[in-house]
Amino acid sequence: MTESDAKTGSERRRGSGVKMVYEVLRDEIIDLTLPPGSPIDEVQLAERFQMSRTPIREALVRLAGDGLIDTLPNRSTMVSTIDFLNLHTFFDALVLMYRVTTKLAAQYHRPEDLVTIRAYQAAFADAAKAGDALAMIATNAALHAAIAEAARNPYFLGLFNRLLDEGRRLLRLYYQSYGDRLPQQFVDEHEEIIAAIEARNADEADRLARLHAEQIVVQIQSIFTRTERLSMDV
Amino acid sequence: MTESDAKTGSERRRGSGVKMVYEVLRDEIIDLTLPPGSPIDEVQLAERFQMSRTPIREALVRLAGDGLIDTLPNRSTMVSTIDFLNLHTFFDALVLMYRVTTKLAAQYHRPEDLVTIRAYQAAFADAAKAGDALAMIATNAALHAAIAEAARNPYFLGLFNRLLDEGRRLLRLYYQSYGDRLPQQFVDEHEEIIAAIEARNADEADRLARLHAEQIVVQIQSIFTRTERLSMDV
DNA sequence: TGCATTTTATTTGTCGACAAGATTTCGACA
DNA sequence: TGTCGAAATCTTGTCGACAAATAAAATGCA
Repeated sequence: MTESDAKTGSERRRGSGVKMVYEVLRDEIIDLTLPPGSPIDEVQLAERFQMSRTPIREALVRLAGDGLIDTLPNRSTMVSTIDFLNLHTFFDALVLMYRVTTKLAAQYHRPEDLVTIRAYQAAFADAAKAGDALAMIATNAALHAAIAEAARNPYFLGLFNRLLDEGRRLLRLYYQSYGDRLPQQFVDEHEEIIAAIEARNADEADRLARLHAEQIVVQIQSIFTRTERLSMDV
Repeated sequence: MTESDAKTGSERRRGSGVKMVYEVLRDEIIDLTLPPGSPIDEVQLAERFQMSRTPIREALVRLAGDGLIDTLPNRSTMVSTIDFLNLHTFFDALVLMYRVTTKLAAQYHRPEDLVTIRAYQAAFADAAKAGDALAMIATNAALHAAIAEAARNPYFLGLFNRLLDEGRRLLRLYYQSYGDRLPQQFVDEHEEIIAAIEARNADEADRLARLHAEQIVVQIQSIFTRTERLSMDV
């Protein structure tokens, strides 16, 4: 937060400003550098990125469209809070998107998709071996996003990416508790899923994705029940 | 297009400008007043709505987020085209959202939801009886959006509303062919679905929604095969 | 001291203008 | 007459400034 993002000296290309601001803020929201509820000040961001408020505002409008920030008209704007009371709706959507993207990937994937997928799976396995929970969260999301890309359905992909972003925020909140015996199980489940996709076995891919997703949901829920006495005032 | 939307004389409230522009353009895109591929000119819109380009641009950014317009950086922006080559991805998503929102509505609806749902069903029945295809398209979307509201899942609701909007554009393209014997069948199917929701029979609601959705998809596809020799250059 | 009201200050929404990028028009030359 | 390149035009992206709406502070009054 204290360091400057200003591109001192070098001229930016026209139109790259909003994209950069959007991506930087998006990353900071997802990795909780900007925790839920953080106030978003336009002039402060304008100073930080060394540009006028106009491109800043455009980036904020896009982030609001993604549901990552909430805007109170004429009042303040802040990073979206996490609605713990309705987490089940999130889990419902997440499980279904896990299933449908995996199933469709089994049907529509192309050979080159598997290269990308396997690369993320390897990265996930490394993170699991190293016990790096933050890397596991990021690579797990990237892996499933890659599978969703192979499913070739832009509608499901859009919703799924949004859910994966929200899931990353959720897991970061409690990543301390995320290093049990389960990582190796997740690696194995990923292997099975990828094998089913490669074999173009849609039903098996669906079945495995469902088990995997429900496994993850249970894991997240157990984290919450274990830590529910801690700070829920987010 | 020729008439003016300018609120001559009356002062607009601060912040209402973007909302109004967004909603007006959204409606015009959905009902094909602005057909796919139409160029969007910011200064022209600024003149039409009697405001500066800034709020116009904000509305356009939001519309782009909804996928209703496409923006070529530093170049033109236009109403999104309809991708006929990948319609199956749209149908896949539409059927699944029909199913899941109906099923969840059976589980989570409240008594007041049924009032709204039945009101739209009555409007749909009237439109079907009158043979008003345009009204049928609009009220059918409103009915299913109301069911999705009762499902109380914001993630599914967001995707579903987007799909319903796209479906309305699709049907308007060919609404001339939409007045066969099927309307009464749709009315009956709606009745069955609503009954299943009221009975909180989730499995039956899912089954009926699936049949209903696939019925509609087949109907749309048959329209396309009948008219495929006509203008596909949209 | 406590509450209501006015005043100040902060932040957002809007505006008009300018500049960069891209398209089109025009003209030179083969 | 056709093609390439330069000038003009048009559209978008960005800027600094102003105004409205809200929040905070200060003042008056009981």
